[in-house]
Amino acid sequence: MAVTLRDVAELAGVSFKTVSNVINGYPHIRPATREKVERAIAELGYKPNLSARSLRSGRTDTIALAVPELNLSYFAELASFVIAAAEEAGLVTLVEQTGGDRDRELALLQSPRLNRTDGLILSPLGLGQEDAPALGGPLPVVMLGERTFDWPCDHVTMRNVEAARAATEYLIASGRRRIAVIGENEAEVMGSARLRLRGYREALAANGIEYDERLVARATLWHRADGAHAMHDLLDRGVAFDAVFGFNDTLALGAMRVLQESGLRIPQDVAVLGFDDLDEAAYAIPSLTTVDPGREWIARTAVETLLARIGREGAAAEPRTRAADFAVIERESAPPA
Amino acid sequence: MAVTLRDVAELAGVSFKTVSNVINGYPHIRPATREKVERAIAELGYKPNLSARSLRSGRTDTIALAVPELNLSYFAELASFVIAAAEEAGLVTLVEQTGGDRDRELALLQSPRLNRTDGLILSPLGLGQEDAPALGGPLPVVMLGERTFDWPCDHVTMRNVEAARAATEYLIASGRRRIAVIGENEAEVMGSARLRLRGYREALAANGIEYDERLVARATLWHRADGAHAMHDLLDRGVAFDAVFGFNDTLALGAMRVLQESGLRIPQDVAVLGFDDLDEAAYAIPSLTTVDPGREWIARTAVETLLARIGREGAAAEPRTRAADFAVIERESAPPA
DNA sequence: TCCAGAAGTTACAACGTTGTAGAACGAAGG
DNA sequence: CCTTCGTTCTACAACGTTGTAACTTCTGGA
Repeated sequence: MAVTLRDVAELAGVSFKTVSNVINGYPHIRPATREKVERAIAELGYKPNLSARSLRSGRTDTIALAVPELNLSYFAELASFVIAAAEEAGLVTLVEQTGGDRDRELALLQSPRLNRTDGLILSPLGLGQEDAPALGGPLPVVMLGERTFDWPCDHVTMRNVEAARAATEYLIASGRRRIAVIGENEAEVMGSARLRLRGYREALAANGIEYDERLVARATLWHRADGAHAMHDLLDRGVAFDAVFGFNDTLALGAMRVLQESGLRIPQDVAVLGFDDLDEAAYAIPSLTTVDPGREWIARTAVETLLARIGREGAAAEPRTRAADFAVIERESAPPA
Repeated sequence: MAVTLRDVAELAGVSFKTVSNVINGYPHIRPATREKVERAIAELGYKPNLSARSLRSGRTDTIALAVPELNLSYFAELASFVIAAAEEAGLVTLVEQTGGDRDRELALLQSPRLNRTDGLILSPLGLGQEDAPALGGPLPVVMLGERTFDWPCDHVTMRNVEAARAATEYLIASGRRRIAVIGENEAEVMGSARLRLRGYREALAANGIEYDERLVARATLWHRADGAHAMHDLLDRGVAFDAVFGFNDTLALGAMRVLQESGLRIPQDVAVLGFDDLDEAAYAIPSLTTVDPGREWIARTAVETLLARIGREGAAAEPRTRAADFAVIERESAPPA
């Protein structure tokens, strides 16, 4: 059925190993031979069987990317960058959705699927310190997200704490004092929610503002609906606030919707600030002031780091952590001071 | 390094083929033997080498999904559904981005990458009738999008024309007469833009409203920025309109932003209607009236169709086209009559 | 008791590729 | 003219799995 090296070899009148050598760029081949072979390849439309190649060589030229959900814009945009960066490096990307569930994340790490893969870029939500052994396998793993645990793998992270602190200080500098936050999730041992909350508290402390628990609204998932729901909670509770910091843009946008429905003006009555700088943040009404966490850099760096780890010599190197630069993007929902 | 069938067989004290038989559910195996083998598998943590399995069996249990860009919310949500449906069927999904570019779509179809795949779900933008031969290969392909060409493969589609017509008629029924559209793209031979435009024109014709070219705004890409840009165009041109039909939600949301900036009230001055029913449509201010094209059904059906085609007997069957049901989702940006 | 057939297990041969080792060839040096 | 050495090509043996076919071992019926 399919054309193999042997078929090409026969047509070109050489041994099939010579064809293999041509394909793999083996240097000692006469130009005439190479040309004969290439002509035969073109004529037959030969395509190497990648399963056979992987079996023999151990390389798959495939990476896996595991994110909680692809329909969260943040992860969609991240995936888009990762796939593009992988493609540039000649790799294809297998996308898995974990739902942010620890069991599914663990199952994935054990899964035979991954042996058709050279490495994994994982954006974990559920894993904890006790899962370190699961990461000790032979498969190179690059974690996205703060190095909150001592895992034996590379990390590429955003500066959650610093960025949340900077965002909060930005609000404080613009004169806000009662700053609500949306997105806290105590179930997460040490995920973004915890870190961003910490940054928020640091900023308050540094500015002599007391931390008020009533201003903290929970949201286990970070969809729009969760942001809307959390904002309803805040309003129902009747606590006064003059700003809202959503732990991601989606939450902030959902919250903004509810604020406007209830007649509050943004930013006059309440300033709103998000986190992620999604495409849609710029087009919301009002446009959303937010934190650009350096998504593209993170994606490119993750692929690069994984690639380095895959290379023979990289396997032994010490785990490395690299953090992206962030920036507060000033827009209408929270104008600068 | 890795554990193989042989290692398991040795520990269990059987031939390695018996282990293979256990794994593949071969029926004639004594319970005692099966148990011995399973214990050995568990003890050694054996995982089958999927490359070897593919090489031998020809199956890869992997499908490819190719979309223009994953950071367009529509495709992100679609991909999310496809990956989930594939996962349920025990398949992993390889995601490719084509940029909607004909050359890249063609290159993908020729690519050896796909031979590590059992089939492809393709959301094409650039391909035309002349590319039919490229689809005649041995790889099963399911096309997403209207069957506008006579391609030798299955199609799973949304009812672009009917849905656009229904959407336009919805606007007409609510009293609008000067309905602008955003998203036309004459470069596309027969893509969604053309089809939705046709539905729009059919609705106008059916209601005795004359088609006015000045109400048509182009947008080659369908990002937010393109919708904003197109709306600027319309406003600059100075044509009067009392409604806007964006060919997708993203365009509509971008347009809505510009409308509001320029002081027009939605829906009092201008009604806005989108297409796709993205998550964000419900949380925009005002919430966006839109068309739900049946994305989840499309994703599930695409996987199902591909699976049927992959099965031995399915290969010969006639190409099939299946269309999703749609619905106009009434929200604030364009209230019902 | 023997035989037929089913149940349970195994041996062998692929699948298509690449790594290793070495053979054949030609050119250069003695 | 023979040797040596680099260049160019080839033969062989894996990689880990599954399909085929055959070989044992049981079971039940005559």
